[in-house]
Amino acid sequence: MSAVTNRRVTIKQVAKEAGVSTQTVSRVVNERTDVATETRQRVLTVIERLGYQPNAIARSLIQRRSFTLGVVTAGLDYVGPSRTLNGITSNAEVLGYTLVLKELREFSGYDINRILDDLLARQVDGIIWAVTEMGDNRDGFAERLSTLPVPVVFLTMRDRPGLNIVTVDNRLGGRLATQHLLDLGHKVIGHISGPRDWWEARRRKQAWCLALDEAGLTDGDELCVEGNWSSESGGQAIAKLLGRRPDISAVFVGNDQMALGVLLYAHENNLRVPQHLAIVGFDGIPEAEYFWPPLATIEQDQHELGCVAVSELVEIIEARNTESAIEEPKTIRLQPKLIPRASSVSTLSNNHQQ
Amino acid sequence: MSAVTNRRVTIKQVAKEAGVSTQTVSRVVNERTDVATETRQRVLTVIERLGYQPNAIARSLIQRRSFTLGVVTAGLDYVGPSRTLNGITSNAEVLGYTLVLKELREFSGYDINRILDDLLARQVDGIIWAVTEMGDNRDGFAERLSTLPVPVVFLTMRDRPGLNIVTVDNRLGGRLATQHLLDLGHKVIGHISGPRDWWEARRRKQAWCLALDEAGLTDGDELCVEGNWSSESGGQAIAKLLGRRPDISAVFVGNDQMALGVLLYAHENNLRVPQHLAIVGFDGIPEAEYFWPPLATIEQDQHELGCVAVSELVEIIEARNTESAIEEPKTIRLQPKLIPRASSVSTLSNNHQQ
DNA sequence: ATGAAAGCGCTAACAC
DNA sequence: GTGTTAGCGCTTTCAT
Repeated sequence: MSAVTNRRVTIKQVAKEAGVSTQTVSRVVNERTDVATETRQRVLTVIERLGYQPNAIARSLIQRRSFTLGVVTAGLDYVGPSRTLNGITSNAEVLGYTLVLKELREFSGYDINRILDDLLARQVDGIIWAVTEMGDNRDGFAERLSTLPVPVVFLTMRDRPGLNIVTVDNRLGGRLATQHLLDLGHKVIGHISGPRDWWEARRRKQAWCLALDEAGLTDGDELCVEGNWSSESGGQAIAKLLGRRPDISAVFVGNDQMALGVLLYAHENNLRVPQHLAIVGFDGIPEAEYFWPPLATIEQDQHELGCVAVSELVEIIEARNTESAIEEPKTIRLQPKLIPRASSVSTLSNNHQQ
Repeated sequence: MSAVTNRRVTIKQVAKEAGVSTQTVSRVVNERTDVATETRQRVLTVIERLGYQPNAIARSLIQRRSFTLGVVTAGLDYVGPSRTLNGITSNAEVLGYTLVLKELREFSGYDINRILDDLLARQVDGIIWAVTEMGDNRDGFAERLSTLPVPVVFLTMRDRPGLNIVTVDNRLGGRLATQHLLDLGHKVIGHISGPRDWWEARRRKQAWCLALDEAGLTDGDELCVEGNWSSESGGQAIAKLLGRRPDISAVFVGNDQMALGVLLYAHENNLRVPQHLAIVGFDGIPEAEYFWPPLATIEQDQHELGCVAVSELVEIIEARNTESAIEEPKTIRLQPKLIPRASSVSTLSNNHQQ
């Protein structure tokens, strides 16, 4: 059934055993039609007997095509990035590509060129840059990108002409959250944002600002405190916020973890949610549904994000190969959606606060 | 600075430009000492100018060594597996190996041989099988393993002679949790287990059984209900358990998500935690600290699990290469630890629930 | 210190 | 239908 030796079986050995040329074996393996049925059968038998397995590396070398995608990620110990990777792996599998994975230790401050060179040395057919935009971690791409021999798809970053980008629409998410609270009748709505050097955090905050503006409720920066995505920072932020403005009746929190910190603060201070403080988070982590009370949130489909990125990248790769006109780079924006739950809407009496 | 063409630069072009043989370029690239300083300088200049990048694939082909590790994982959308992958990536980076990643859609029922063949075709130097043991998903390895040309390290599975295994000691974890509750004076301690076809779930349950036995508190299976790791199943399980045995005063829950479901049930039914029901979870997810009340749990270092797996695998690979005696396969067991919090010990919390 | 030749395992291109 | 030749980009071996 399978090989008995530890040395890998090559096409030559198969050819010799079957009494044909390596070419013929190659044809059989690649399911070409121009092989006599009888010959094919004989070769297949030998392949089976020796446990022959074509060497994908040798194949890549001559075909200048590895059917391999490079994936650069960061923060796999967080829910978002790992779900995205999940989407990437499943779609890559479907489309017949293997993944080479690089994880950055930090979200910024690394050497982009080293990473790219590493991936390119391995002859990947394309690259998915799945690290979220923050600080200046997109600098240095501009110069390099034009000379790259393979296409790159970026995840979660702001529009830049000439780049392929797939991202969740954070503006829309922030608007949905804020509008939801406005619709519930809240007049003083605070915001706990993620770190300001994160692009996603800024977009969510902007949307909150804008929605308040439009409702004629502008209050300046007094109503916003910056957290660092952690539950701990969420608790600290809400304390600060309520210290400043005790009249806050609702808060849009930049992610579910910080919202969890807000919930804990509320419990410890006998603040009833949502009667005294309505809360909407962001992300849609599975646990949120079981928080006490269950947390209203903006759900973003990070799995889908990864899937779409792979589809896009593969499409570009195949287009290049068939010499068809190169597509214009574009930005794809996925739509998050509001999940109302008991932390925003009192379940006992509809839309009732206080 | 970097290449101007889209065609990748080869060693030949560099050689030609520098007026030397490809040999010499190879020597320079591989930092051999037997090159005249002057020649080296000239070659380096050309390399820089053309943006030459050695083709790792061609190198692998001739060296029969890819410096690549195959990683097979499943359930990346869960915290555990993604943290483990996080550990794997970081240590692989340190040790100079690139990762080829395969994610299985299911935890069992796939074709092991297809996955292995795929990885082997890509000439990986070793494989980390990071899929947790469940059902019969370890069947089919036995026959295949002996003929594999590369070593394999398995994660999270029971002892099997002849295999390299790295795992968290679930027995110890279960014991720590149960003993903690016993020490607090509880006499009727329930258990909500993970699905019985998961090896980890069975071990945790066994440890709970054993600890009760030793304390002379055996109650048979009446005190255990099986969940499916989800928060929802945790809520259902505790309802069932308390329906059967209202005298239960403490419960050891198989993971933190299910424990969250138990907490929600407690809130909804005005059960005070830990006064009416003490709870200990398992995993140590970061959110647990901010649950209400904060959840006592057994922390397992899944990141470390991945790190150790890589170290082991690389050690085996290098040992084989230097022809030194092949090490005996062994099992490495990492120790989880108890994190007591307000869900088990009331003195840690000065607040009341509403 | 440097180069020439051979070959890793495979397939493209062309013969017959 | 099938075999022969050549070569992908690199390193190994052996000359010089």
